[in-house]
Amino acid sequence: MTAKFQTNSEHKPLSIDYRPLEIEKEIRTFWEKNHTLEKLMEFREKNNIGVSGWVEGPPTLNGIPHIGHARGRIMKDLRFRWKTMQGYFMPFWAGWDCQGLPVELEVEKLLGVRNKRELLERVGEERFIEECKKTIMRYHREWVEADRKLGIFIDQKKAYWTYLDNYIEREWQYLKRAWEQGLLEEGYYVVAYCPGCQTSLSSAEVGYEGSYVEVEDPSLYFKFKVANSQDEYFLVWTTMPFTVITDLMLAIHPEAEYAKVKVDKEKWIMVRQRVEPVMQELGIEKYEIVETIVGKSLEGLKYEYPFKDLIPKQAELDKHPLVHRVVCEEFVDVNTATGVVHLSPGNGEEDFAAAQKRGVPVFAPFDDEVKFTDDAGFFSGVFARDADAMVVEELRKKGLLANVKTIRHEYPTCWRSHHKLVWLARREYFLRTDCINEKVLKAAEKVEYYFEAPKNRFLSFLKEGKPWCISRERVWGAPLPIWTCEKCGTKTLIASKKELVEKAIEKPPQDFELHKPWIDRIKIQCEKCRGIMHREPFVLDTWHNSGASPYARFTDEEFAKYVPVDFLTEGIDQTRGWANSLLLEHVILTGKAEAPYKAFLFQGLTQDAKGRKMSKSLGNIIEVNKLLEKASADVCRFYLLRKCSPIEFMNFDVDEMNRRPYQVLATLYHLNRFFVQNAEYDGFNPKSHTLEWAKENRYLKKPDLWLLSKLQKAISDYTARLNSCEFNFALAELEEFVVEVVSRLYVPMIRKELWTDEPETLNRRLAIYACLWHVLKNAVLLFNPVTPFLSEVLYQKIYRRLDPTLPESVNFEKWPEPDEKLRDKTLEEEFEILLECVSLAYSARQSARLKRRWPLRKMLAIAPLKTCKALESLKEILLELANVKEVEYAQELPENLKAEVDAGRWVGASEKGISVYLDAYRDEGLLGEGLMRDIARRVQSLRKELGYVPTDMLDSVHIAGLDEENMRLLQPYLGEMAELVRAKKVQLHTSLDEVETEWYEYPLDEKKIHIAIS
RNA sequence: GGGCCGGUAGCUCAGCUUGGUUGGAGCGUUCGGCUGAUAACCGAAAGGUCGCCGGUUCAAAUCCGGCCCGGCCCA
Repeated sequence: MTAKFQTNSEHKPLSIDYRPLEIEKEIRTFWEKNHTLEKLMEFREKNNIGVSGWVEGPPTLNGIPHIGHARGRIMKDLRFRWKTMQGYFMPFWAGWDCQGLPVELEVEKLLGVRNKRELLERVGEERFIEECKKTIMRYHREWVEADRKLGIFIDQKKAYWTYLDNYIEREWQYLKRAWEQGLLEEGYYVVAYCPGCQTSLSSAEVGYEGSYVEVEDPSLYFKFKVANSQDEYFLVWTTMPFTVITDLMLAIHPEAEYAKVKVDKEKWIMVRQRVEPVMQELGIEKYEIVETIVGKSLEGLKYEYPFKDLIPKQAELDKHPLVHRVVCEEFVDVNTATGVVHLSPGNGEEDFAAAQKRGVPVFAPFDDEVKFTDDAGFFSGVFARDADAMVVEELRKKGLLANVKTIRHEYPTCWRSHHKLVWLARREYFLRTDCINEKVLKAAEKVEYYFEAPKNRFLSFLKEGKPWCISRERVWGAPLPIWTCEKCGTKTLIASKKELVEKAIEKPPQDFELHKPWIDRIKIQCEKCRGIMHREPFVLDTWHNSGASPYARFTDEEFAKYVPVDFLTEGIDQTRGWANSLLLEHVILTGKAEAPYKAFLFQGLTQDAKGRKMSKSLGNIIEVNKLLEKASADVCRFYLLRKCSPIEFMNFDVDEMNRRPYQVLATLYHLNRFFVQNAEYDGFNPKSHTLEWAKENRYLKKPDLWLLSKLQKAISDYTARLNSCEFNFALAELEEFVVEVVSRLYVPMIRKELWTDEPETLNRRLAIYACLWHVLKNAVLLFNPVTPFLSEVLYQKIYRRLDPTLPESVNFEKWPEPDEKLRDKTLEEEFEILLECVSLAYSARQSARLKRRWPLRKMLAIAPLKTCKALESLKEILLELANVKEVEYAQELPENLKAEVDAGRWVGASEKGISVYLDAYRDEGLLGEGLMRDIARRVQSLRKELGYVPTDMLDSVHIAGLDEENMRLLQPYLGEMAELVRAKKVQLHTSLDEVETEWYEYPLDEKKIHIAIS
């Protein structure tokens, strides 16, 4: 048998132990050499039962793939292999996100520049872009290698790249549609801005670790006089006095109770519940609440803006009917400060939104260095934060200052230059997604999310319905294709390279591409006034870039076929990212209330073993490529999917991975080896010894029928769990089937039948192989989406070798479907009872220290009639597993036995209404047989140790060291023992000198025996 | 500060929707057993204030309210 293995083929035989790393290396080569993926794609494109649309959520090429990425990619690959086996064609093609701030920052670090200005001066746009391209290519190699190691069957050759001209052109089609619908417009937007780096920061950057630090700021209480009043004032608090310069409104909470507090001759208005603490803070002891009113009633009240004399522009704005008035806003926090909030739409996001909502203009007189412009009058030329002191002084002069101190508080700073950030409104371009919010929501509600929590999170985020600022003042990005006339201000949108070249005043050079700086050099002529039009210098938000993938990565024909795609999955962090941008852009493009995906699974993020976020500073990032140099991809895949629900945060622990998950896969491996070793020895032929053959000839027995029934259940439960994305439960089902049902229960039931060469029982053995072939092959198929390497190696080296007519890779196989004809629930219930009973027998043996391999005379099962009948129907297996000679049943313990039980003659155990008693008395026959099996076990162990394979026939087995009594007991069983240990004869010796051989010593029940083999 | 998610054995997780006999599984530990497919497996033991407090109820891990801790997102 072993010889047959070795001479068979170019491939190595299955090793005795499960060595996943070797298997995976071999299978990777096998797939590459045979072009398995290409053939599979081609095959399914032509032969399918439908398409399952899909588009890759492109990883940003600014970092090395870590275990969290692996988790997501494994879920995608699971989907692909599973759907492919079900007969669908899925365009599982790669894609890469290449542009945007993350890539720029990576390159800036590499080039050692500190900010944008330095970058442009020292490096220049052209060289910078070359470096960006080099960088993404460097990371790309890492990602492809990680995919290869993980066994991700994604088509790398059909990958899309978000920076290529053809992609950008198709992305522009979204903007064109928005432009046509009036959804794309210029406007102001409040961004976090770093005065040092002179660039806006993404919200992600603001949230970076360590960006919030404790800083000192003024804590200023001041007064705004109510217009046309004698002595009424609003009391306001701020930590950023400079924002008084851009103040346009006061906000109060509509439902809260406000108080007019008499302080000296003045009345101060503030929220009722804060009167005492604020007065205490201001050190005012003499005050009196003279009136209380609900917030709402203050709405529309005009207040006197104090700096009209210093800032002419503010005096002008003051004439606006809505400026310098009180508004109601839910966001006002009545638990801090005075419950009266001054609003500067030019310096705050909520302030800005409040202004937008009401059509109040925005006053943001800042230049790129965050110095006030001439519009700020008296404050012109002063850096914003330096104006704080001036504002305080001016307020003091006007008698409006109530109190000023300094406080220490947490405030966001730039993660690179550590400057305090400033929020300010800048000129940007928007997609007016707020105008299509209803459609967007309707579209989002139709999507399947599998789990409630991420669904609610996504929907509640979408409900905010904010306009989407898509412009960025950066370099490496898809350019905004809008040109503005320098003379008349007309804007035009150009949505293709061809059109652009046609309209260019000067034709661009050969190497022209749709990026800065080249595209900025193209000027076109204004159709209205013949003036020169310049491109708006912005690039697009990188989320717009990747959100365009459903249209941009396909051709028109493919787009029609695959979009909306069936299924997507990305990390929960994509709620505001890709999931959102895909949806918004698709609704804009199609004008329909339709998402570009029918289902979206949000994954939880992956943390380290201690539950900490993986970060560079902690140094706890687990890189896929490094991990898989020493760890198995199959084990890793199984672990990532098995450990917890896909939506949960997962703590990844390498040690944990190498324990249970390894064992489960090892069990599957060894079961298959066990099967093929025995089957080949008996000349099993899967073509003729089929399940049908076995059934027709009635060779199948109850354990086989039970196993087949359990398989049907496993197939349907597993598939149902995959359908609902409960991968962890799916694999728990599969694990239980392999480890419990097949390995622990079925194999022991049939092992004895296989442990013989007798020709008259050959057909029965072949029937068992037919059953195992069917069950294990199905298990291999079910495992394929999770452990593709293991499934492929078993498929090739067992199933395809025994049946060369099988398809060339396991991936071409059909997904198993449950066969109701093979399901027998009654039989499953009977086995439940049987197994419970056997387990009780083991428990009883334990208490009387009766080894399991010692046969006993009788078992007595006390249970309800129905249970007894079930046991009787499985009597043969019961006797075998319990290792007893006979069994009797009763509903109650017979009177005459009670005394014997008390005397210890019978030992018992009971649970779930079943009691099992075993006759503990062993006569000479039982003692002898037990002894024989004790010794046989040690002989088997020695055989293995000495390197004999199971089928080798030994000449002679020698046993020495037994006392006379034991030799007498053992004598009648020597023949049976010879058969059991595959020896021609077994000889007993009284002394070691009787035969010239190498003796091995074994302990046996406090004594020693000696065994030799020849 | 707001929203969402989580807190059950040493570890990893079920159970909670629909309250009900002593709250489960796997891993780990200890003792014993079994094993010619298996780095497996079986039996037993140790190990739990089911985050805390209160409420509803004959009865709460489960339903309700409040609080504490951790995580994420948003301010």
